[in-house]
Amino acid sequence: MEKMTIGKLAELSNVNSETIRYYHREGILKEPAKRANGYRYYDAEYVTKITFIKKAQDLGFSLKEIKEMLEVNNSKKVTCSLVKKKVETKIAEIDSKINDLQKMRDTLSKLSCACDESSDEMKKIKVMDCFETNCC
Amino acid sequence: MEKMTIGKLAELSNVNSETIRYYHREGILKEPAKRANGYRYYDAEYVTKITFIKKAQDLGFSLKEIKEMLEVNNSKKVTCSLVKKKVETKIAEIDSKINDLQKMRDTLSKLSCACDESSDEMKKIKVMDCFETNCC
DNA sequence: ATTGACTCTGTACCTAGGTACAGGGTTTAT
DNA sequence: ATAAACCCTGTACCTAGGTACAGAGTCAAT
Repeated sequence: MEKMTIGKLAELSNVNSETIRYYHREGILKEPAKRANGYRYYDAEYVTKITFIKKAQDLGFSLKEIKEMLEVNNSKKVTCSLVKKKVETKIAEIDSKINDLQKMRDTLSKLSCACDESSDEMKKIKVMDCFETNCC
Repeated sequence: MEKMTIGKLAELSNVNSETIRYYHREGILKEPAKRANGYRYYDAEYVTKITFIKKAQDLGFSLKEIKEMLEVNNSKKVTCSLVKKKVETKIAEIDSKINDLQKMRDTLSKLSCACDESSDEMKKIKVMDCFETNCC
């Protein structure tokens, strides 16, 4: 299995090398084994991990939350029922986010359509109203 | 129409009054008309706006992006075709986020199921793999 | 065997998004 | 009419998440 240095990993993951070192310091990414020269050498799995971190951040999760998600797989001492509980909680959060994104999407989509009709129609659709319960 | 002071607005919106003043400074929320005493008085629409800001932040949008989304409704000088273009771009971003959240959800869901079977099954499902193309 | 491009650790610095006063005025309840 | 609980502006401070050196070692190509 081919191993790479931090610079290569950074390039493949589209992040700064300093960011990777920062993740090590914060315990978000575990340090890979170092060779005699003191250099870190990474396998391809690290690209997957960093990609996950970056995507999760873009979805509004904090590094603390991301760390916890990654730990679901790592820690040996966690019981199955605990994993299940954490995972179910996270799924509920994700569903809520999907729901909110869907509402934003619907509102923007309506705005785009109203745009074809008249500026009067457009005025009726306000982006900020997308989370209104708006019950009749 | 009943107007409220900043403290009441903060309470109803679940944010700090200082946060609201910060949004004014940053131009994310426009200043309401002030009365003779110098106090800001807000109508209920501001609760909707702040709710939008907070939800959008939780979905991974920056204040800069949120400001732009809110401006789609506000600026008079923006043409319909420009609105359409901006809105369509935003919809594409939202779709991408929904897609990614769905992938995370699926992976977590599989992990939860594997949990019922065996710890061998569990080892196969890694949270971080959720964005892998994983083509057969 | 030397130059350029890497790597290391450690520390300092930066931006975004707030949060917390200080020093002063206003409002409301007693 | 006075205290508690607000509001104002302005400025300082804080946390999260990086980013950028400095000073020193390493590696790869010439």
